[in-house]
Amino acid sequence: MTPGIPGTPGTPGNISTPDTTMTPDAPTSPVMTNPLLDSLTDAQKKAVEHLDGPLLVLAGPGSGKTTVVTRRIANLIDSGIPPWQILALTFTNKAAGEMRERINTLVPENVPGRRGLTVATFHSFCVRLLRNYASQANIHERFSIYDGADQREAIKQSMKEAGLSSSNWTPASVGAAISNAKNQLLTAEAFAQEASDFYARSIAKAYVGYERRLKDNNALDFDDLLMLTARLLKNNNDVRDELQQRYQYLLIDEYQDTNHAQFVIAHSLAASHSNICVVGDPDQSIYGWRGADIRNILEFETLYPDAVVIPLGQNFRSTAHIVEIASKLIENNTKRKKKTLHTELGEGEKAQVIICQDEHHEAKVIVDDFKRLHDDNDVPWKEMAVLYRVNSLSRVLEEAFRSASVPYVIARGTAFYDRKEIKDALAYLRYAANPSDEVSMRGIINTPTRGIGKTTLDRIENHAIFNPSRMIDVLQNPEQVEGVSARAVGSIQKFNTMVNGWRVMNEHEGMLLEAQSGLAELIERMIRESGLEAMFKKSRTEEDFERLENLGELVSAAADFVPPDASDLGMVDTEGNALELPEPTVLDLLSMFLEQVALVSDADMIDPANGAVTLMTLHAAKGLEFDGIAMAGLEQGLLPHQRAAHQESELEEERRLCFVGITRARKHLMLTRAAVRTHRGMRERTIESQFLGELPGDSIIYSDHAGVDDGYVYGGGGGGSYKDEFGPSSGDTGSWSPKSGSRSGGDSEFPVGCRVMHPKFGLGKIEAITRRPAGSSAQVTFSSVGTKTLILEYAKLQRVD
DNA sequence: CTGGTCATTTTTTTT
DNA sequence: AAATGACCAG
Repeated sequence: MTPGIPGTPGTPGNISTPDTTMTPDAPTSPVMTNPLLDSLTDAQKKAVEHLDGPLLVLAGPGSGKTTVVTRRIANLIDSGIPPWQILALTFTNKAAGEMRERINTLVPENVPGRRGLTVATFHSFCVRLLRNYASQANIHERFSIYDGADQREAIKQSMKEAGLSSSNWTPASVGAAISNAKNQLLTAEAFAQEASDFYARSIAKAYVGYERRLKDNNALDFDDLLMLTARLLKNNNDVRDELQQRYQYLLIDEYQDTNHAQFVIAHSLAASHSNICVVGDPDQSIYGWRGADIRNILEFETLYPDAVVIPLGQNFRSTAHIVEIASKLIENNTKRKKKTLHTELGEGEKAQVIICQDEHHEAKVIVDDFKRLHDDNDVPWKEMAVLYRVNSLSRVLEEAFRSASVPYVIARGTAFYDRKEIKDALAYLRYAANPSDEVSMRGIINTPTRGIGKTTLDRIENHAIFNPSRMIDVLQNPEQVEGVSARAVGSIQKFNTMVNGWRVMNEHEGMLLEAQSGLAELIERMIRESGLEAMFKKSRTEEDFERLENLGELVSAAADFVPPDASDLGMVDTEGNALELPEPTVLDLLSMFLEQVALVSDADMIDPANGAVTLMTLHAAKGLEFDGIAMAGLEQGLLPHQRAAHQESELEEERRLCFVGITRARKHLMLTRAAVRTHRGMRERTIESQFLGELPGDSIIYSDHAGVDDGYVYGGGGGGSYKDEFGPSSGDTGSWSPKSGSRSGGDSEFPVGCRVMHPKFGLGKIEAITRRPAGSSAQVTFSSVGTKTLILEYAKLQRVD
């Protein structure tokens, strides 16, 4: 199955209050009661009616935050504020899309200036500003945006250059340090000046080199987008004045997750008018690790002493037991403003806490419970989700859902773009769009292999160091480099000609071609000419076929790509009319396409329209709600995560994460843990999460299935010999297999004797199956390579009978 | 230069 | 268990 590509964001999300379809009366009719205030609590009304000045909305989970925020914007417009003076900033595209959507239902399209209303993510807003004010920000207009992997590459290179032995430093730790510095608006130079100890000096060297590299490559990383915008607003009075003038009313969503750079951006914009409304919940602050500063929200009132503060405590989402569990849990955090939550939705069910034997059992328990909810309680699949702390837990769950034929989707937005073939294709495109992008060039100059190997690249790099120049420029005249074979020179020239062909296509045909089809055409041509297509067509394995399909998906995504409307970008005149912009060329379109691709997040991928259970991390679940939630892996080291266990503040963030998970549930909540879990190939006994012990016993039903027989026998299979080093459930080897009467056929899809196809070894016959709790294996005789032992879970066997 | 084998490392969350 | 990286034979 091929995963979809994120379409344009903006799908309607879950709605937490009953009345969202209503629209305000026509502006002409004198209304005594404002329909925007219908069926709101007093606190909600107060927030919606607030016009000028700083406003802090402390919105607990399920408190109708989005309703309040969207109605407040509608109300601002109703009371005469031109929409183009309003700026709303969110964290994810999905949140922005949802907000836009809901404002659309409240404010008619024909309101003057309506289309100039800006609702954007922090990052996309920053990209826009940086392109518009490129010269003031001292950057090139058309920059590449580096994702984590590119960033890692660039950091690796600069570490090598700075002489940091990679045994003492990992690119990840250096990257984290650099990221922190950027969040604090510390440039490489400033960081180097402050660096006093050996550790900081070493980081500083890498930081300086990394920055130079980015500059040379005409690239920005995610942190740069925020840092450069913040610095621009801080240092350039003209730009700041202009933008303050333009955006008279600000709204910041999920304010508890803003970092220092975002803080500076928000308050620079608000400085002249203080019309800033921030919405958030300190108890849901879960991004401290990436620089989010919870003090931003805790100290808002200090910054704006005249701020109006409105707590929204009533929960319209969850039933009482769930709210009770969440409240009791979060009360264990000491560094916290006390806040009470209540609901009027009735008592509801208690939550189930289930101890399972191992992760496969856990997955089975969750799937069975969801089936029960679906079959007996009429809960649709899409109203259920499984949440976990780390992505690695998704595999086993995924398998369980698949084998039970329950439809599911994994919210992993980056998954598609993380595929090798897609990353390669994007690297080609980025290099075509940005000829300075060395990281992208390195990624694809020899993919597929075209005789430009490591030695050649090393020689070119050396040459670039010796006669100071950039590798990318040396590449233009490969013949000048000592020691590069004539053959390699020819390959390089061919490569250059190919890429230039695409760039010329951009420049000259851009205005002639229908740009829209031109983009897809360019990508198709690139896939063909680069040899990517031929590389996957050659072999006829299922894997390579899928890769080809994925490349096709990329082309369709480009064909479907709708560039953001100029007015949605806030490019409007003072009347709120969209500015007349020149028709975008293919190159412009390509840049916008790449930009959109760079800024998709996991959460953006969740499509409420599909009828499937959602599997996602706790982080990705923020802001969502479901009838039924299962949280897996409530174990020490996993839910308070290992790396957070040592510091109290980090432990509290883990607890907030757990709180976020619990409060996603409307009616049904299940928390599970496995007594034994396989981690990095090792089966280990687990310790119950301390958070389970903090839950109120009156609101949960606790059942321990770790040792008992509950419908599954643990044993049977032949010959498996993994050691059971654990207590009571001793001695058995074998697999989970349903006892008599259970569904889904019991035995394997690969009976002994059946014929199978393996992507690499070809046709074979199953000789024996060895069942194990973690990864059953099969002995298969192939005509090509003889008998092999394969792990069924990983070998992509297909039955061909 | 390529494609294989062997050893080492992985240890969170994400715009 | 799997991904990456180093090394080597062809």
